[in-house]
Amino acid sequence: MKFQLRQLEAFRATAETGSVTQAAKILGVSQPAVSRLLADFSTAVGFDLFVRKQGTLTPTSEARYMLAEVSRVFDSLNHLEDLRRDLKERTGGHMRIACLPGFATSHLPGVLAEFLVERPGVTVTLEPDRPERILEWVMGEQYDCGITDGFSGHPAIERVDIPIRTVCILPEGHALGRKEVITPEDLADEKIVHSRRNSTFFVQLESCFSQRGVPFNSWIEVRQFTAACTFVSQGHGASIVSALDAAQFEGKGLVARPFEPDLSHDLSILRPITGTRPLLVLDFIEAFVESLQPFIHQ
Amino acid sequence: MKFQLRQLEAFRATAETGSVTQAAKILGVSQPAVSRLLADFSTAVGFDLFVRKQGTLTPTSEARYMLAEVSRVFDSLNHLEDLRRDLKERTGGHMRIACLPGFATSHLPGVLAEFLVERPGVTVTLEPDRPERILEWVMGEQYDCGITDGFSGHPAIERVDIPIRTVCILPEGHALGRKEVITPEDLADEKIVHSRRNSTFFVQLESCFSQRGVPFNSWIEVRQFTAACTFVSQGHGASIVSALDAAQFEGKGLVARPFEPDLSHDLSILRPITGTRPLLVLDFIEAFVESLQPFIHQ
DNA sequence: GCAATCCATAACATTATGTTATGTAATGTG
DNA sequence: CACATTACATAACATAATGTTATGGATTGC
Repeated sequence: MKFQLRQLEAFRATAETGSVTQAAKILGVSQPAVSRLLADFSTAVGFDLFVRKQGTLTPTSEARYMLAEVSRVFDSLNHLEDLRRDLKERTGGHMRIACLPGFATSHLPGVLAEFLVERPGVTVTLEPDRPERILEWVMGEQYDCGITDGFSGHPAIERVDIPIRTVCILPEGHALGRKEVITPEDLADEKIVHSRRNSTFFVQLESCFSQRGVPFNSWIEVRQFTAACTFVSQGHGASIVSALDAAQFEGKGLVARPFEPDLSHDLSILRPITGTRPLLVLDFIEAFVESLQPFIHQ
Repeated sequence: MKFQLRQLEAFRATAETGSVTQAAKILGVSQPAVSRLLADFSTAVGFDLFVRKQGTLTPTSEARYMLAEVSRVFDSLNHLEDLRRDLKERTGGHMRIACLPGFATSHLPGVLAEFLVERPGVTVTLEPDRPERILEWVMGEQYDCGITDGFSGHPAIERVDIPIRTVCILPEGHALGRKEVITPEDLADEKIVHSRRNSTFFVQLESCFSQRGVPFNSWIEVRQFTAACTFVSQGHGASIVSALDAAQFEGKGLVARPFEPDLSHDLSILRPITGTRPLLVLDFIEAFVESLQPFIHQ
């Protein structure tokens, strides 16, 4: 048989109150409406649910068995409503984020924690990995979004690019620390810790030096700006890194100064073109982008 | 929000097939009917459930979360339908039967077993006790029905009386075993095992003897006919018991012969006047009465 | 004995869900 | 590349479920 929710509501209210009149009040309809719903329901189930005794209705024992099961139906509907509300208010669900390794231990956790505190029903998978893997996962929709850098584009990916300011970092107490702005000329005699040679950022940086006829003293190539920061904070070399990473090391063995010319390091937030647009994930991306405002390159 | 089952059905069918047209076929309605139900549902929940891609609908991630919970709703409705069917076909439910102690170990278990084999969803509480307790429990609706004897009536109880034939039982090989019918005169020199002196049946039995001027040689008073049967089957005395109990001992150390005058022993099936009339219990009572037909006193 | 209360039913109204018809967009095929 | 086919959305109308008020019968309370 095909149940009608309204009939189940009328049945439950009547069985629990022992009164059609009370049930009508609870359901916000007239008494004859409940009477009709009950009669229709009894016909549909194929047996009596109530007997009339001393003017009022008494549930049959069959009705009592049904009531327990009907209550479970409403329990499951209540769970559905809870989920609906969580989804509508974006306070529930799961999102999978792939990011560069440095992100999993620096700026991102703080942003995520703040985001999640306001959304008790939300859970997250945060997976650090190489840019190639991030791209692969996002394209295959194994992850809802990826946070990477140096992204050159892909037809299956939609992106949000965020140009992050870069700064020159020097060991604390370094003579150049007295200058307000560092130029390539200033670094002519310094050993440079820099990102991968084939990265977009590196090409731009080296170009600055060569355009000005200043030698670029390559010392150590690193994969992550955080590694460069670690070297410099231990008193070795100089580096041009994103202000985001530098901020994590502020007051920890290094100083940061604006670098001229003013380069930006492009972060990219990736989303698959295919697949859906989970509102929750869009909310998170917005929050993440907002958290980067202090580091935005003008 | 207030869910509509039909909308949930349309949603689930569409999410599972990926097609409004397929969902319409599954639900047995036209395609625009499903389209409308989905639109109404999406408006009601407050977020998009499907996106149109390459001409067909793709569930959003919110929809996928909802689908799991909607499936649970339908699971609970399926359980409700199973219960409804069991109750309608009286193949499910629970009944509580109070009976005289002898019944719990004799005729009744066989009848119950046969009744329950055909009704896998039915469970039973079978509680043996004294007639006074049986009456009390049934009146208080702690038990659905009681099987007792010598019941003199009560305003709060409705009853079905079943007169059971009685027979004279003698140890196997007894000289009187050669007779077709036993009379009080035949028992003038026999020790009699009999029921409680204050029971209706005993009064009737003793009256038979005294009316004929035959001495009644009282030997042992017992509470249950089964106890009397046990004594006689071990070669001691004679007794007049219900044919029901005697049948259990047939070929086990005793023989049974009709007793003249023809007395009956009244069993009573009790039901509370108040409370409901569980169809299952009424079915059982009918089956039980039917099982007693071979022992009915004409 | 009458008033109040509870429930069932009738007649009519409203809303949810159904239909057919039609339009738009995307895909497949010759 | 043009046309046929398929999928989905919307309009207009029809049907069924659920709502209303009015009313009657039965029971209870004063």
